[in-house]
Amino acid sequence: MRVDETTKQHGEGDDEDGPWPGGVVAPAPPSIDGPPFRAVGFTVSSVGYAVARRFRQTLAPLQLEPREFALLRAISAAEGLSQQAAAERLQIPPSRMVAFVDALEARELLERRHNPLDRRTRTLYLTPAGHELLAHALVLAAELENHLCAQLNGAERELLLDLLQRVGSQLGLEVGKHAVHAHSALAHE
Amino acid sequence: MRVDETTKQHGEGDDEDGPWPGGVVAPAPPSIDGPPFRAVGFTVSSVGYAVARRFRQTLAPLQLEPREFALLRAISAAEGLSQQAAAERLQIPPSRMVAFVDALEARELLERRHNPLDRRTRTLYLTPAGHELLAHALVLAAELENHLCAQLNGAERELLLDLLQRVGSQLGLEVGKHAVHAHSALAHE
DNA sequence: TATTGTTATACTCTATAACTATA
DNA sequence: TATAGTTATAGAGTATAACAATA
Repeated sequence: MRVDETTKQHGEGDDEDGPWPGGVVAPAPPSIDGPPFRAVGFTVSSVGYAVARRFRQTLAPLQLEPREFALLRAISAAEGLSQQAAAERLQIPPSRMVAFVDALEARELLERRHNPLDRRTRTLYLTPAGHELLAHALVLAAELENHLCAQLNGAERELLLDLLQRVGSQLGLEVGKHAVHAHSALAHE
Repeated sequence: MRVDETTKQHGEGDDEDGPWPGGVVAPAPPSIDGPPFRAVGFTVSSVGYAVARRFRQTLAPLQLEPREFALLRAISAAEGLSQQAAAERLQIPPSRMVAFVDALEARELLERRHNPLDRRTRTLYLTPAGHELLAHALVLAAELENHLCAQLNGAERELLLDLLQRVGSQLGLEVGKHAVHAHSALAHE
């Protein structure tokens, strides 16, 4: 073995609430109890991580992972898109996408169809059950959003979004615009 | 004996900026281009993830990972604490902590000492090089913080922290207070 | 020859639990 | 017997690259 360090992790999975969310790895924070504590970077990162974790828990009853949710949503928004097109949108390697689609297809939430124009590609469509589950997941997501904003009034909510976007723009993010990346969102994990 | 280190490559390369930070997996986002887009949960999660990723890149030149940074910082704040005490603070399993300490000790950034009062425990101390590297890392972290807040004035910065803490409190977080968790912070990943 | 989807292989990280040396 | 640290084993997840079918 090597030792090395360890590095990354990510994880996922598991979670529920374990300290180290499944694989969600988590690198490390800038401080333990010193100055960086009231830092914007540290705070945004911490809260964002907690939100992602909670979102995963929220979806757990549906047996759905955040990335699966993102995939169903992407297909719903553009039915008939190819597997690799979806992979590109969600920033998931094509080889990984196979397993994701396999799992959801086995549960009959979506189906692969052959594209008559190009028999190499497989187009993706949600099944009725898939639409239903997605709708349910969207309700849960909306409820979570309400819960998160319980201590904010409308103006404060908009202000928070504005401030966050300014921070995000410093990193090249264009949140609130579109473009999503399966892992950037409530992903973390 | 413990590991050989010899491997050190991982560090580098990994992430830098690859879509999937090292191993940072990333679950998934709540939406692809629909409603959840201007959602607080989605935005906080996305920005937090980006910040964590950037923090990792910021530390890369020092060959330091976020969690290693957190460990050095924890030791600095409480020199002489035991390995397992540090593990508990950072929410890292004791068995994993071994590799972390091994790596940093091999680089002579910290050292293990025996506790004369209880020879089972190993107390941790930073070496001069460790203090130096940590100081350097703190400078980089401060620079990142400034960069992130470049579009905010003092009042806006405080306001953002306040709003984020309100969201965090909905999840049981007590950011800005203390208590850190190696992975929650600029960790994510 | 290039591309889509798939499979195969190797590697990393993690957790669990055994093991040692102390107490 | 219990605890701090260590090591060993096994498993989950990913990336890389090789592969088949189609273009």
